Amino acid sequence: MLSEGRKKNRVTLLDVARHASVSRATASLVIRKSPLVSTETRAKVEAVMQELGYVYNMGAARLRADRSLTIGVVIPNLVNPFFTELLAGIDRIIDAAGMVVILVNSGDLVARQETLLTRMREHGVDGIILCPAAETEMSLVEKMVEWDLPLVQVLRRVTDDCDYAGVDYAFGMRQAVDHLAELGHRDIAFALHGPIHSAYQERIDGFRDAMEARGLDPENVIRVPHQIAAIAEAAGLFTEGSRRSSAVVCFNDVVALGLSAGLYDLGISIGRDFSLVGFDDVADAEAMRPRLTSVATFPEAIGEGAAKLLLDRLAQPDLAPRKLVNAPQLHIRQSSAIWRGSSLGRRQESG
Amino acid sequence: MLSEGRKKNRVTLLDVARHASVSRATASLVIRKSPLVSTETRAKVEAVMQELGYVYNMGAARLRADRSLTIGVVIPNLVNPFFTELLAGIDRIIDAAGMVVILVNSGDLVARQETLLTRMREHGVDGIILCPAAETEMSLVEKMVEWDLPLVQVLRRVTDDCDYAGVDYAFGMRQAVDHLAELGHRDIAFALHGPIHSAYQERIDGFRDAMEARGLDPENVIRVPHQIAAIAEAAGLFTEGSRRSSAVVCFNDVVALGLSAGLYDLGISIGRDFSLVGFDDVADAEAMRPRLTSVATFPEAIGEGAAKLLLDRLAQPDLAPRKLVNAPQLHIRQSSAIWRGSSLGRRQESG
DNA sequence: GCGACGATTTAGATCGATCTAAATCAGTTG
DNA sequence: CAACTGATTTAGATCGATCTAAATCGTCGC
Repeated sequence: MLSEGRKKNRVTLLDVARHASVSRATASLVIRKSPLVSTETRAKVEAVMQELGYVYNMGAARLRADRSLTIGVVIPNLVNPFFTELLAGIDRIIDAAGMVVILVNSGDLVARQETLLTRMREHGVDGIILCPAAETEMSLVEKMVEWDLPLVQVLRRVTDDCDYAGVDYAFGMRQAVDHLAELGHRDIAFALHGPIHSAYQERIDGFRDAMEARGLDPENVIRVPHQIAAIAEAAGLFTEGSRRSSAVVCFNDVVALGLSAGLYDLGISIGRDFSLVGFDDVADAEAMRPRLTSVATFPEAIGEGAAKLLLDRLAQPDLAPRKLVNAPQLHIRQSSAIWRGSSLGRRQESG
Repeated sequence: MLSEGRKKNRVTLLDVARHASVSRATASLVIRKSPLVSTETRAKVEAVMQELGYVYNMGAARLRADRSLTIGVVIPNLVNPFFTELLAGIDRIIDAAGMVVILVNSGDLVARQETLLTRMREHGVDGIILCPAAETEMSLVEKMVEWDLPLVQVLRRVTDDCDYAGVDYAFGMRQAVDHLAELGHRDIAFALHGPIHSAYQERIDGFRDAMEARGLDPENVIRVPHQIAAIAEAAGLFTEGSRRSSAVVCFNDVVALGLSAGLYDLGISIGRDFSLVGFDDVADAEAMRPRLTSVATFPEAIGEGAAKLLLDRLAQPDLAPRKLVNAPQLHIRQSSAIWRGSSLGRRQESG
């Protein structure tokens, strides 16, 4: 009923053309702001479009012109604030280019990711920004190249034969470790969690290299649970047992927030008895008390970078693959402090 | 170059039909899983599609069938975790229905919202889920009804002539106020911020009604800044001056987080000297220390509800407008506690 | 053996814009 | 005044699927 109505009284380009006494082709040129039409004709046609309430039909245009002004964004997780900020950055650039974002959530599952990518392809997106799910095969990306579907990897990468926008995690880790080492800490742990992917690996490697460079133990790496409530319960891993730490570098701010809660529960004062450094510096970091020292990775800027890479590639498909690697920046606040000796009963080591 | 390639070797339904020695029409029926085709023909066609690597072209289908399997979601803010969870709920349902979400961010600006809605319409979305920007006119929604574009309002509403999925804010406020009153608090403030819209008004009204029902001052309503760092600085508004409160109900968890930080900075112990109740109960609430008492509004469930309303309406456009109003639920944790008298030097009142 | 009937299949028009190649027009030029 | 510009405009084919209405096929009853 309604849809019949919608269909019936839809005003098309042909209607516009007739009312303006020009051809469909001319009307089309007006829409596309071609310089070919004369100013008077343009004005006339535009007036008629206004008058009739003409609505451009992207779908029809897309079919003929093989372009949809639509891009697909695949992220593994919607509720992590990091991805949200990334998305905000992507949206800003894509929107400014007059395009829209089709958003899907892979849940970090490769099978699901594959389904979703096929669906985007069916929908005719012009390109895709993908944060590959953990364990994504290189062949996936190769397949997409074969499809001629412009692709930008973001935050994680599975191949170098394709654009990538991400973070220099190693540099971030070095800043975190150096900061703690300069405060006098020697027993520094790395707390990580989550699925394993390139960004995960780069952070571990970065931590180990930085520790080694300082002559500290690079193997003090501890996995914590994924759920934030469970992370809090795991705080004891760092403060009890034979291997106690006086400082922890966290995989991201979510881990930092969880450990912060857990240390609070254990009665340990962060920024006095224990130092904590987060990673990513999402908005909440500054709202924590004590304020969280964190390595800022500027997710919004990365999103913008990824979107720009994609727009460039759409304009010039033959460009060589490019990398955009952002330098992170340590923000020192209250959660990290000078080492005050074995206030936790930490065992003393020689050297 | 590449796009020529893409276009040239695209395999269409006609190719499939030829290879399978059937007509285009039959192949189309196979795709759409029509019961009209025989099992053998179906198998044959499907085999050919597989073999040729056929990719369905939604765009072409959409043009003819006037349906896009696409819905638009307009939200005012991407980085508020509340909206993110809402979005996750919407995505789950829409995805399960085989459709995709086109996401845009209005930034809570009416002008921008209007542009975006037009754009969605041009893109041919089948329907829209809209959280109206503050100060949205009723006429906007009426216009969309005129366009025959199925619409669901979510969280905020500007008219009753259109589906709506939201929260019973008044009930949530009553739970929060009752809880604090039962703990012995009498000087209870409401801390709010942000742009003014229906959800804002419903919360204020709910607070006032609940306070009045308890014989408490309904006018103790204080606006705090929008930026989270600035909220912290505003904490003194509740603890200093002539009008001191012993407990605060917050507009949402973001305000609660900010105030919590500010109170910490003032050396006030939350859950002992002062009680704080959040609103929304986003994931972070349980990670705060002390754990935040908060009124859970289940954003993900609301998102699911909104998406279901929209799917129903797509199926039956003539349905009367429906409302889905979720009952929120108070989660009592550590940030609210029994009133201990004037530990803040609170002035004593008679009655 | 013929018309009827249910089950399958199909030709051809159609959705609404874009593209190509050619037509039209006003103004110059020799 | 015919030929030649450059600037505008246009007819008609086209993108790839869907829809309508009609054709085909095998079988069954009489």
